Amino acid sequence: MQKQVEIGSVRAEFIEKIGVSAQNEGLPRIAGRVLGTLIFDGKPASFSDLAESLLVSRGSISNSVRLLEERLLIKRVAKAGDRQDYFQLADNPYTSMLDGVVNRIARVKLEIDESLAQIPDDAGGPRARLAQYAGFYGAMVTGLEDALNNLRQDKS
Amino acid sequence: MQKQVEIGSVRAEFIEKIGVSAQNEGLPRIAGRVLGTLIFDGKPASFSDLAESLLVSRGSISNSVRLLEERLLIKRVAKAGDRQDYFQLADNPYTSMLDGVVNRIARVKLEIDESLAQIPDDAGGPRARLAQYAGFYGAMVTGLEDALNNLRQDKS
DNA sequence: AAGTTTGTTCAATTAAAACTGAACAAACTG
DNA sequence: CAGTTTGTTCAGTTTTAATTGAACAAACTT
Repeated sequence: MQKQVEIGSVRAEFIEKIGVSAQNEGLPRIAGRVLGTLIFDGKPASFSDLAESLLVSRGSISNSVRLLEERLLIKRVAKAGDRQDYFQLADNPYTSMLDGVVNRIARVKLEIDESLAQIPDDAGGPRARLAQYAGFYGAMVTGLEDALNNLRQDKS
Repeated sequence: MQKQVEIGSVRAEFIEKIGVSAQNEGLPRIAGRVLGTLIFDGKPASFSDLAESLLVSRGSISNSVRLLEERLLIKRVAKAGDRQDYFQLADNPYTSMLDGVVNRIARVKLEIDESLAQIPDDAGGPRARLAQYAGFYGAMVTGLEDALNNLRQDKS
């Protein structure tokens, strides 16, 4: 009562899903599709494989892999006898991913803290409200840092 | 050695910051600025106050407050003797905000789980990798749910 | 060295999202 | 009731982001 589905279509759907969800993380859709491909296939994919299988320009692949490398989600590897670049998931991609999420939120918190620090002493109302707002971001950071520690233990 | 800053400029900067950070949360910038205004000022603002002080059209305000109301971040209140709508922060805005974040992530996890369930039995590699990826989303959800519970205790 | 292949860059294009403002309906006012 | 104010809607515009593809440099191949 499952299983009449062939793997190719599951793969295609998965890749598209990751493409969409990447947009939530501030990555272009194509970068998400590259990541989805590498997760699903689990083996190095060449630069032109990616361009062809995703039906996008080489420029887009170049841009996407740059973004994914910067975030330490994928790494570039060499393949003997082929001078193309190959790409595969980085070593602890999910740790890096979560790290990125935490940093993004922490940065917002810092900005709020900055505003907070600039509020004149006599403006108690705004100060209290911004402090509460900053506290909210702090709670998110703490929760995600806990998740990050858990993740680090099983080396994801 | 702080404090040579006047409150108006701190306010303006804060509002713009929230406007920018709103884009991370899938809200349009103007909605973020509305939220920032309500957080900073801490008192009900009228519909046209918002349009004028943010220098945007009434259509934009209408759209923004709708989005913010849907997410339970702000509420519409009446003011005696004025037939305009007024808006102020909802009761536990940060709890709602975090709830929204958790749900968004949980929804992605569900999509991955769906793909996972459709993978044929013989495809052990993809299954394991998708499971790990789903686990990563699960860890985020758990971490944020903890944060949510903490937040609920001090009623933010 | 001449010719390929490869990946990057960036100007131009396309696509997506945000925003405006005029038209409208509903609720009010005198 | 005629006129006003108020908030919503949505078609059109503007703005922003993503994507393409041609030009290029670097590394390889014969």
